[in-house]
This record gives sequence, structure tokens and C-alpha cells, in this order.
Amino acid sequence: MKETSVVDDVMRAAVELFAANGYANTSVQQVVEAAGVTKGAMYHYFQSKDDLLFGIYDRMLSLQKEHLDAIVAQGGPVGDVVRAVCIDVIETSIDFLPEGTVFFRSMHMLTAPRQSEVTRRRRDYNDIFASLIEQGQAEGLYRTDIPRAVLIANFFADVHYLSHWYSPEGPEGKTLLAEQLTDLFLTGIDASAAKGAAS
Amino acid sequence: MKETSVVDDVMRAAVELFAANGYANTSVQQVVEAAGVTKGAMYHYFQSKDDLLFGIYDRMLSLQKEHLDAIVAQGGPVGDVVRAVCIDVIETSIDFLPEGTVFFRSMHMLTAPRQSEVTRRRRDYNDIFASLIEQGQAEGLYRTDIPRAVLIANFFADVHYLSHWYSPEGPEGKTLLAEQLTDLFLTGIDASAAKGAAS
DNA sequence: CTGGGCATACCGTCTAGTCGGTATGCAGCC
DNA sequence: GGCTGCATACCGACTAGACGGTATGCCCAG
Repeated sequence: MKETSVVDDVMRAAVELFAANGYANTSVQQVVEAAGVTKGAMYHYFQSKDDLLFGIYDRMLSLQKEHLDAIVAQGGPVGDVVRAVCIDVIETSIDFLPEGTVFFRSMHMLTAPRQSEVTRRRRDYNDIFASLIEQGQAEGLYRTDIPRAVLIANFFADVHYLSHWYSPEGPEGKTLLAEQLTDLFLTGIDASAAKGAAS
Repeated sequence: MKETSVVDDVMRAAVELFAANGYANTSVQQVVEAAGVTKGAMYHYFQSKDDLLFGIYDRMLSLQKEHLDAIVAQGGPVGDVVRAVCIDVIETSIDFLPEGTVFFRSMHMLTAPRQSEVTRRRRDYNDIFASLIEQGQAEGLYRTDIPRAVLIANFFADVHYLSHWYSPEGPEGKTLLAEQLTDLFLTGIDASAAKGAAS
């Protein structure tokens, strides 16, 4: 029960080209040629070039939100939940590396209403993550001497930065990397690290 | 006697507009109007729109490299040097927040040769930072159970992410924030944190 | 014969960059 | 001081091309 393949082909080509050359530097013509369809076909399924871009965001945001909800729903000790969420979001970000590239590079090219929707949904994710951290703090797992917003930014920074340095051809396996980054993050925010000695 | 204020005015306007609306969405006409000069004047000092963008990068890269060299030249225990470098790069990134926004968003809009120059200079910075970390590892300060490239990415991620969440109007003072982020990073890579819970 | 799926030619707009021209300043010469 | 010659700084109307989007119509399934 596939979507009309035109949609799929166009989306695939769009992500690839947008990631490689940027949204603004990619013409609709290039996209449809790479997808092997015509402009007419594309504009039959998409309202605008902007639509194409938003489609990419929509898929990613939905997927990550789904994962988050599933992990949270499964329950368990909050420390384990946080760890699982961290690993998951890093892994899926690696799976969707080109999407990530486009995401952070071209969000500002979306029309204003779309931009706010993306922002809203990201804030949603953020808030849920924040409440997990808050729980962890209440249980004495995580340090409280640094504003929670900073702890959280410190984590999402890693996720964000992936598309700027990680190469799937490199030596790092994605699962291992996810564990390593998560470990670095959790070690940094561990309660026992709180404001004592430097050096 | 300053550099012909045209250059300065144009650059200032360009950074502001590029940060607010993106490079591709900003026309040269808008830039020169905001700067209060004419197109003719601008094209007298800049070869192309691309030149404008590169100018922004050039200034930032030069400044940060200068700072890095100065700190390294000053010497001292490697742990202190690393800490000083971290704090400095975070602070200057906050001082140049709009430039940072443009930087990460629009690097791919530069012409290929310029892009490689930017990449080269960033790699330079990276390599020096990496050798500091390596020294620290040799002295037993930092953990060695995670690839050095990952440790370093973990830090630059924070720097990179600043322009996506930090607001100068927010509650965080820039010096305090720089210390907090540096602390989180250094705690994460501390040798004593190495591979305990494999869970 | 009807309508959704698609093809193609075309249009209006926008924009980076140009180019002929002007204004100003300065150096040397008489 | 006046004159010439030349360079630098700047002006702004104009162009050539690219690009997003559309109008129109064909084709085939039902």
C-alpha cells in the first residue's frame, strides 16, 4: 500500500539534493529530474517547494516523537529512561543524517507558520525531556548547581552537531557512538560532579 | 581615520540581515539599503555577494585563531590551558552570536574554493585543540576509553549549538554560562569517569 | 465521456552584477 | 593661481538569466 511512488521519489531526491547543495541552491527542476518525474507531477502532489521542505521535517519530528513516547510509556527507573532516550535520539539522528543536515541548515527558509509549527513540536520534545531530567534531579541522580536548560542544551548540542562531523564511512559504529556520547553527557550531569574542585 | 565606513557599514548590515533572514533570502539591494549606501559603492569594495559572506567568516576565524594562539603561547599546565581555551571560545561565540548563526547556516552557500579555505582554517583550530587534549591524556588528566575525535566533537557541539538556543536577553550571563558548559565538558572527559557502568 | 494523473510550454518576478557616467582630490607643470 | 591629466570613490538605471509556479491539454482507467 505505497504512496504513489512519485511522492516517495521526489522526497528522496529532495533530501539528497537539499543536503548536498542547500535548499536555496536547489531548483525544483533539479529535484524532479533527479526523481525522474516532471514538474507537473510534482506540483500535483505538493503545493510548493516549501511543502517539500516541510515534508522532510514532518517525517523526522513524527518519528522521533513516536520513539520518545514509546520509551517513556515503557516506564522504569528514570535514569534508565533518560539513557534510553538519549541513545535513541542519537541513533535515529544518525539514521537520518541528511535530513538532519537539511533540518538545521534550512529551517529558516520555511514560511513563518510552518516554522512555528516546527518550533512548537521541537519544544514539545524538549519539554518532555526536561521533565525527565527534572525527575532525575528530584531523585538525586543529576546535579542541580547548573540551570536545567543548560544541561539540556548540552545534550541536544551533540545531537545537532552530528551532521557536521559524523561520517557513516568513518570508524565509529553508530550504536557505539551513541553510547559514548550518552556516557559523556550523563557523566557531566551526574550529581556527584557538582561544583567542587576544578582541574 | 577608519577604513572607509562603507565597508564597515555594509558588513554590519549584512551580518544582521543574513542572521535574521538567511543569506539566500537577503538581496544585495536590501543590504545596501540597510547600510545606507548604494550598490555601486558596495560593488566598489566587494567583488560579489559571496565576498560579503566570506568576509564575515574571515573575521571570526581570524579572531578565534588569534585568541587560541595567545592562550597557548602563554603556557602553563595543560589542564588550565584547555579550560581557558574552552571558556574563551564559548565567550567569543556569544559575542559573535549573529555571525555564528550565519556561519553554520550558510557555509554551504560559499563558492567551493572559499568553502575549503574555511574548512581548512577550522581544521587548523581543531587540530591544535586536539593536540592539547592529547597532551592532557598523556598526563592522565582525560579519559582514553573514548576516541579523541568524539571527545572533541562533544565540546564543539556546545559551541556550535549556542546560536540556536542562547539569548543575550535571557537569565544566563555569558561568563557564567561559559564556565558551566566548560565544567560539564571537563567533567565528562575526566579520567576518573572512565568506563564504569557498562550497563 | 469523465476525471484524476500527469506532461509541457510558458509567464511574471526577482536579483546579482554591470557599465557608462559624475564628483572629488591631488600631482605636476607653467 | 590656474590648468591639465589622471585616479579613486561612488551612482543607479539597466540587463540577462534563473526560478517558482501555472495554464492548458493529453491520455487512459473506469
